Amino acid sequence: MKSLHKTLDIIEAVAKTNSVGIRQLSELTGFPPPTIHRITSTLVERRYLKQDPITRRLSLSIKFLELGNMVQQRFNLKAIARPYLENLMVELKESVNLAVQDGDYVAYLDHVRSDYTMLQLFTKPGARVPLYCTGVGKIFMSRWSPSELDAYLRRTPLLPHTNRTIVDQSKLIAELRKIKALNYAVDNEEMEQGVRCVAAMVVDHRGLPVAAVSVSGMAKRIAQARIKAFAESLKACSRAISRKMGFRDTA
Amino acid sequence: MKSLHKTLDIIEAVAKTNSVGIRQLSELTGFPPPTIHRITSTLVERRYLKQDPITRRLSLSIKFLELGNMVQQRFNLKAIARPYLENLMVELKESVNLAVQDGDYVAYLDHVRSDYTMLQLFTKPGARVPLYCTGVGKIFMSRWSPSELDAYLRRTPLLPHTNRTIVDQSKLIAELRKIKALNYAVDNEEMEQGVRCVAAMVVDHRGLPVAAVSVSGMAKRIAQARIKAFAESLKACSRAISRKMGFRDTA
DNA sequence: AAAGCTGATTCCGTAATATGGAATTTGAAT
DNA sequence: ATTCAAATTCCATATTACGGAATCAGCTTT
Repeated sequence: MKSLHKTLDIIEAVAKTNSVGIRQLSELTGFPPPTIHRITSTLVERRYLKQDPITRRLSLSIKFLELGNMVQQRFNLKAIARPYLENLMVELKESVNLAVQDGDYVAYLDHVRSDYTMLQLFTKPGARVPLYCTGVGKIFMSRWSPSELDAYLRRTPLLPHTNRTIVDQSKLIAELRKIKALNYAVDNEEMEQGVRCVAAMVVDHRGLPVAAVSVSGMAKRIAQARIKAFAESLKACSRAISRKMGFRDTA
Repeated sequence: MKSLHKTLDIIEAVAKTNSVGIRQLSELTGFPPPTIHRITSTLVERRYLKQDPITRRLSLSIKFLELGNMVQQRFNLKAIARPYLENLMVELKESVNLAVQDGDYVAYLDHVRSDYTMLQLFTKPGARVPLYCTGVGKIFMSRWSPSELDAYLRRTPLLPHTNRTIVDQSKLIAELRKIKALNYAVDNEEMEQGVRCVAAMVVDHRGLPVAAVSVSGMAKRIAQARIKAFAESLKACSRAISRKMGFRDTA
C-alpha cells in the first residue's frame, strides 16, 4: 500500500502547515511534484483538501471536522459529559478536561476553560500526551493488569518532561498502587513545570474505564491543601457521568 | 487513483457506522474482502482506524479528531468567537451557532446550546446543510456577485425542506437583496418545521466574509416581534468578532 | 513588451503495485 | 468434535501508479 502511505504522509504534512503549495509539499515529503499533484487533486476532488482557487495552496478541509465529529461513542461521551464538566468548572473555578486513553497516549476530547485563570491550556482537544506523566494517564494505568503494565514499561522510556516527572519504574508502580487505592490521580508538575492536575475515572455501564475527568491549573492555585477537596468533587462528577453512561454502582 | 478512491469510500463507510467488520464493509462498499483487508490494515497501522483486538471490528480513531482540530484558520476563528457566542447565548437565552461556507453548503463549526430550551439542535459541528434554506446560508449568498449567484442557481435545485422553503428563484433573489440591505438574514422555518433562525456575518481583516453567527430556536420562542432585537444583538456580536479578527470599520 | 523565473500541470513508456479468486486459518457456536 | 462464518493469506496477472521530461501559467524584472 505504497500509494496509501504516501497519501497519509501528504495529509499529515498538510495538517502540520496551515496551507502549502505542491512544490513545498514535495520538499516536506520527499515525493516528486507529479506524485503530489495526482494525490492531492484526488483528495481535493473528494473534499478532503481544499485548494485556494488563485494561489493553488492546499489546506485541510471541513471534511476532517465532519469525520472528527463522527468518531463515535466518544461523541456520545462528550455530549453526555459536557454539562457536568461545565458545572465542575464553575464549582472549582479551574479548567476542566475530558480525556480518553488512545494507545500509549492520553487524547483530550474536550475542555472547559476557566474564566478565572489565564493559564494557557496545553490540552487542546485532539492533543496527545504520554500516559506516565499525566494525572489522566496515571489513572488509566492504575487499572491495568501487572502484565499490561509490564509490557508498557518495557516499550516506553520514562523521559523527564520536568524535574518532577517520575522516571523510576518502581516509583511509578508504587504511585499507581496508591492511585488505585485512592481512586484519583495527581500530576504534580510532572508534565509541565508549574502545572498541577487532578484526575478521576469515568466508567461505562459495565464498570470498565472509558474516560477520565481532570482539573488542571497553575500549581499555586491547585495547592496541596486543596487537592483532597478537588479530588472529592472530581470523583462526584465522574461518578455522575458514569451513571449517565449506564453504570449502576449498587453492587 | 483507484485505490485512493476505494480508501476514501471505506473511511466514509466506517464513519457511517459505529463499528464494522470486514465482511460487512465489503457489502457496504462492494469491494471484495481482501481489498478491504489490505486497505484497512494499512489504516489501522497508521492509526486512522482502530480495531477491537477481540471482535476485529473497525471504527474511526481519535486521529480524525486530531486532524479535525487542525483544520486551521477555522480553528482560530472558533477560539476567538467562543466567548462572544457564550455571552450572546446568555443574553438571548437561545442556542447560538458559528458556521462557515463550505462550497455549496453551510458547515457548522461550533454551537453553544441554550440551557433554557429543550430544542434538539440539528446543527452539530461538522454538519452540512444547503445554503438556500438557512439563515446562515442566505447571508453568505447575499454577498455574492450576480454571476456567482446565477451559477449557483443553475446547478442547485431549490428543493422544499418544509412548506416555507423558498423554492422560487426570483423570490430568493429578492430575499437576498433585502438581506443585503438589512445586514441580517432570517430563516423562517425554511429548513426545519418549527425552527426559526437569525444570522449575521463575520468578516476578516479585509472585510471579506469568513463566517456567520446565528441564533436558532423554536419558532414560538423566536417570535416575529423579537426578530429585530435578535438581529441587533447578533450584529453587535458579529461586529465584535470581526474586530477581534482584525477588521477596522472606520472607513 | 519581452524575457526570465518559479511553481503547477500534463504526458507517457515502464516498473511496480494493487487486484481479487481461491485456499487457508481463526474462532465462535453447536 | 464438527460446522460455519468471517478474517486472513497467497499469488499469478492486469492495472495502476510512477516520476523524469516537457509544457503551461502566472509573476517579476529588464
